Amino acid sequence: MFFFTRYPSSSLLKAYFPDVQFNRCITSQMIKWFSNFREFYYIQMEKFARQAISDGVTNPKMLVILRDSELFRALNMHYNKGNDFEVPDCFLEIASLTLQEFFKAVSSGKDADPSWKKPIYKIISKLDSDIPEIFKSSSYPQELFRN
DNA sequence: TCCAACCCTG
DNA sequence: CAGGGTTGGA
Repeated sequence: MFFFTRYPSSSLLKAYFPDVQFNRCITSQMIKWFSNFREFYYIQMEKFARQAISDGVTNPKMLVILRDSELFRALNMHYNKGNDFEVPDCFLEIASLTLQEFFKAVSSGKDADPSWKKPIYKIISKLDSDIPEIFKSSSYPQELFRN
């Protein structure tokens, strides 16, 4: 689900998990999961962006995440260990864009500002996609999340 | 006062 | 991921 939505609202979560008996705890826990997911995501992005810079990359446009990318493997390993489903192209596009944003920010020295990541978070938070209905029709039970 | 989001840690 | 602490907005 994270491949489609990075910032799901509690109402969206409830809509996609009709079999879950939501209460304050369960809801905040799911919200917390996505918060953790985002942290991992952004940490990887920053890591690879800095690596690209040290590797001498100068054009952000060169930073496109493909299915055979190192970064893709890291992300897929984290969110889709068992390759339970195919990662959507929309995610690759947003991930690439995120990487480019980090690249531009770091290479222009904006990372000196304590809150330099905020602008990036704001951009990415507006790029959530709709989640396919299939996920709602219990085709994928609890595979959306795993422990 | 509540809570999503963030930061830091284990 | 889970915990615990902080924060800004409703």
